[in-house]
Amino acid sequence: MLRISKMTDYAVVLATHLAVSDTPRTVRDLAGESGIPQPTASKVLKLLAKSGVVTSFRGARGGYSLSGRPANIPVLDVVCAIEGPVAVTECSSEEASGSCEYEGSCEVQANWQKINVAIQAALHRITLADMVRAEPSAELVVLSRSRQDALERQQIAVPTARTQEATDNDDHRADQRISG
Amino acid sequence: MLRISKMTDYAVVLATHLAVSDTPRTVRDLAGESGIPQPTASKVLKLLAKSGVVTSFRGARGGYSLSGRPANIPVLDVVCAIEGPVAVTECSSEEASGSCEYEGSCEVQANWQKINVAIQAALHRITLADMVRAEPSAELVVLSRSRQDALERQQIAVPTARTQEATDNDDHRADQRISG
DNA sequence: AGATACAGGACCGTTTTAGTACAGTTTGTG
DNA sequence: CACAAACTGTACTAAAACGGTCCTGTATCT
Repeated sequence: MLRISKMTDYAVVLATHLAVSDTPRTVRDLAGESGIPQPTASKVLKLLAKSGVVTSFRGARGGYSLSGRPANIPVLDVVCAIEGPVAVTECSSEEASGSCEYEGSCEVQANWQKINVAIQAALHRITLADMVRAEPSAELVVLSRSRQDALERQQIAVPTARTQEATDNDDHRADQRISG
Repeated sequence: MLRISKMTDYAVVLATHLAVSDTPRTVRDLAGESGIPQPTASKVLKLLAKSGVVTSFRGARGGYSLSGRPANIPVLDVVCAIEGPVAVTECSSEEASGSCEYEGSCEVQANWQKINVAIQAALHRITLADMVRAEPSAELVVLSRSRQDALERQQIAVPTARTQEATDNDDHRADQRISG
């Protein structure tokens, strides 16, 4: 869920590489050591520079360096640099006139903002400094609980024990694959 | 940033509609009152049923109803029902062999999980019951601060006052449009 | 039996994404 | 000064994902 684009992933990788050296690095170096194709790395770094996360130095002996201390740069900035400031739902981005006169839908839309805030807060707390120290936490399996909840819900569903054919999804989705 | 697909948006809308009535509703009804095209609504509801968020009743007088109390169904379940359990980064989904032998990248990848957990925790806290009561909170503007942080960072960047041409992005991205 | 309604795919046009390429500009160096 | 090294900006393309529709099958109620 909540797919973050590959470009954004690259951006975090590149920013992390910049975080561990204080002299400017060239695109070629960064691309080489991160395994990201050079033109693509260039594109990503250009975006990062445009939004001020990194600073660019042109000309011979130029390159990119972080615009600040890694501990002061939240991952949110990196993400926003690539994906733009668009919100989670579409109708919250434009004037949202016309299509959203269904009040039932739009009261939901108002609450998407709550979710939006929560997610962005989470991304704001984590900084690039946190990203460099790799600590593979073991409590990641928590994620897959939600699936289990769904199954437990099956038992206590509506009292009328009618068909309940939704129970047939035994484990053809056991590829939870979070532990990565 | 973090675009949630329109399908997922639909799913939350539909689930919210189901949350306010305890008798099963047909696709036609739900589609009609939510403004979602009927075939699309059907597709979404099928997915929700498959992952157990809603329960389906076939045949005449059939329909869909929530599989549990709205307060017990986190939005995370709805989102996962549509988008699947894939993680934020791509290389954390497969076995991630082969492409990820760059240790610099992969230590970052390990930390993406941290972000993943944070986001999913946020989505887990909010339930369908929260989505029903529409309370347009006014403190949403917090989001756009991150942009401002970036600008402030420009001032204190690397001490060597070289080119700093990244400062030229005055406000051609002032369309922060979060207030919705 | 017939109408109602969900299930499960197949299908298709459009948009987005990822990646590449190229011409231009800035800056250090010989 | 000329050249090379690097970034800047824009345009372009192939592939994948997304949004949406439709059709056939099956279950259930009347």
